[in-house]
Parts: sequence; structure tokens; C-alpha cells
Amino acid sequence: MPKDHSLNFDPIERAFQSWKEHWGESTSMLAITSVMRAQQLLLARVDAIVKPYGLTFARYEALVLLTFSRAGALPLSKIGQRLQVHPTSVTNIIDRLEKSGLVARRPNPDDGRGILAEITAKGREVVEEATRDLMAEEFGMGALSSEQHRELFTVLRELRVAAGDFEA
Amino acid sequence: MPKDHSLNFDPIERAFQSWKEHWGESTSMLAITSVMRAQQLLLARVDAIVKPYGLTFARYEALVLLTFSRAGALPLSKIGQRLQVHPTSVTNIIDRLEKSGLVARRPNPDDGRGILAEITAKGREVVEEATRDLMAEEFGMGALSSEQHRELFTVLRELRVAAGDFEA
DNA sequence: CCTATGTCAGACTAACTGAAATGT
DNA sequence: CACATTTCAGTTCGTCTGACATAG
Repeated sequence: MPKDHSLNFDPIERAFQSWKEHWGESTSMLAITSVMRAQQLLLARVDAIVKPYGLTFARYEALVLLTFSRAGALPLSKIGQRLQVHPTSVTNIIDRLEKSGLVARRPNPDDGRGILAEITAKGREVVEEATRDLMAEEFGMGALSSEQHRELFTVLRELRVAAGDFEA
Repeated sequence: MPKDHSLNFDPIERAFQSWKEHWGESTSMLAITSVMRAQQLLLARVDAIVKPYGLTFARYEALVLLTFSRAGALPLSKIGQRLQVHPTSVTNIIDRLEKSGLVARRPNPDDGRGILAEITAKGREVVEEATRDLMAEEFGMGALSSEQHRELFTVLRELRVAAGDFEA
């Protein structure tokens, strides 16, 4: 494997400068590359934390959502809406969780078309342990202050509203 | 297809509140879910803008990097370092660009092991057009001010430094 | 009839692992 | 020799399209 010697400069800042010379200043480009790279680093980190439990971050999020529901069960359609994932991705995610015994499918009594995903006792154990590990590492965001976390939320919420993520 | 009626509340804020009740307040969780969701929305947007040119955002970034280099050519290894993508992903990205005639591979005269990716005349045309389209839509970040773009860069750079993205 | 729910098959991007060929 | 560069085969993850059976 190649030894990955990290750069001694910020590639994003460098790209921003080159961009300015070629096409004029674009702070949008600065921001989007920052978000992309941060997401990549964060996802790698949390996926690694959660891997020992046979989870990915996406599966972990589904499990958490079920934990928060009163009955410990939700229709697949609702899971898709809340986590903003494609219906076929929901099927796939629940498939994996079911094979691991963390979730069970059962028919929705209120809608003959629907399926409920219900978290199992083992699922509840696993989500507690994974959550402990994630919080111990502050989801890979320990370098930032609580104020900075809230700042990110606030700024990015504006972006999400503009993109129609939810009704503002 | 299901009609995707957007939620009338913010799922991230809702999750933050539920989290507080179950496991205590975690602004890290608020921030990471914000970054994840923003990245998803932004990537979908820019991929759509760039799709008419047969590009993905990742391939577009590689093309831009070549445009910025003096010779219009870079070793694949350097592309991987700058864009922070895996060596096998670089091979794949350059493969696609080569098949579209936007880039050509040639041996590296300075290193017999290495391969240079060189942008073609057609590649330069395409990158100019795609850039015009992306800038016209401000990379999907038009809802935010220039100050907010810089704020995102600054905060997320702290995160990247802490994660060892480059030597600070 | 029209729409919603979930699943399936198939294509696609990008990441990864492990291995190999080639060259420094 | 140890190491770097690139490719290849094969796996995984999640997204997407189009189709379908089933039910409201």
C-alpha cells in the first residue's frame, strides 16, 4: 500500500486560490468542497466506530429512530421519510438489520399494504452500546465546541430549507 | 412511485429533542446529522447539473484539478492526494474520463512507474461549460451569503485539521 | 380508477481489500 | 531489498429506475 503522507497545505484553500485566478472568486465552491470533505471524514470515523456491532451509520440511524418511537416499531415508509432515504434503500437497510436479529418485520395492523419494522431486545442492547461508543468520541466532532456544533446546524438548516428538505 | 410529501417539521431538530430525552444532549449529533444531510442534498444537486456532460461531481473535480495544473497533466497518484480519493477510485474516475475523450493517459517521463492524466481540448471545453452552469447555480449554495460560506469553511477546516486531513 | 406500499431485478458510483506487475 | 505506482478482481454500501403485486 502507498504510504499516505498527508499534504503540508490545505488542498481546499489551494483550490480556492486557483479557482479565483481562472474563473473568479467563488465562496460557494469553497463551502461545498468543505462540506463534502468533512462528510467524508466524519462518515469514515463513525462507520469505523459502529462496525464492531455489524452496523453502518445508516443502519445505526434506523435503529435509533425505532428506539425513539413509542411502540419501538414504525412503517418502512415512515422510516424512509424521516431518514430521507430511498424506499429501496429502506428495504435493504431493514433486510440487513433483520438478518442480524436487531429488527423484525411484522404486518401493519392499520394498513394491509404496510410493513412495520420493530426493534428487538438485542437491537436495543446493540443501540445502547453503539451510542455509548459514539458519544464517547463525540461523533468525530470533538474538535469543535458546542457553539460551533449549533452554528453548523443553524447555517446548514438554512440550506436544507432552501432545498425543500422540509416545510419551514 | 410514492409521492414524496415533505415533512412539516425538521427531522434533525426532532431527532435532537428525542435524543436529549433518551441519552442527554448531544450537539455533536446535531452537527453530524446536519453535515450528512447537507452533503446529500448538495451532491444530488451538483451531480444533476453536471450530468448532461456525462460527468459526476467527482469526475468534474478531477477535470478542474487538471485545468489548474501548468501542463494540463498530473500523475494519478497526485490526483488521489489532492482530491483525497482512493487509488482504485482514481483509476476508475480516469477510466471514465478517458472513455469520454476528456482525458488521455500517457507515461510519466519523470517516473517509469507513473501515469499522467492529461486533459484534452474537448475536456477543456466541457469543464468550461460545466463550470458556467455550476457557478450560475452557485453550487446549490445560493441560499447562503458569502460570509456564511466562509464561516462553513473556517469551522469545517478545524474539523479537517483535527482529523489529520493535512498538516496544519 | 388512481394512488400508496413494499419488493425485486438490474445498473451505477465510489469505497475498500488483497494481490499483482512494474519500476525506483 | 523495501517501497511507490497503478491496475485488477471481487465485495460492500447506498442510490436510482422500472416493474410488479397488493391494498386503500
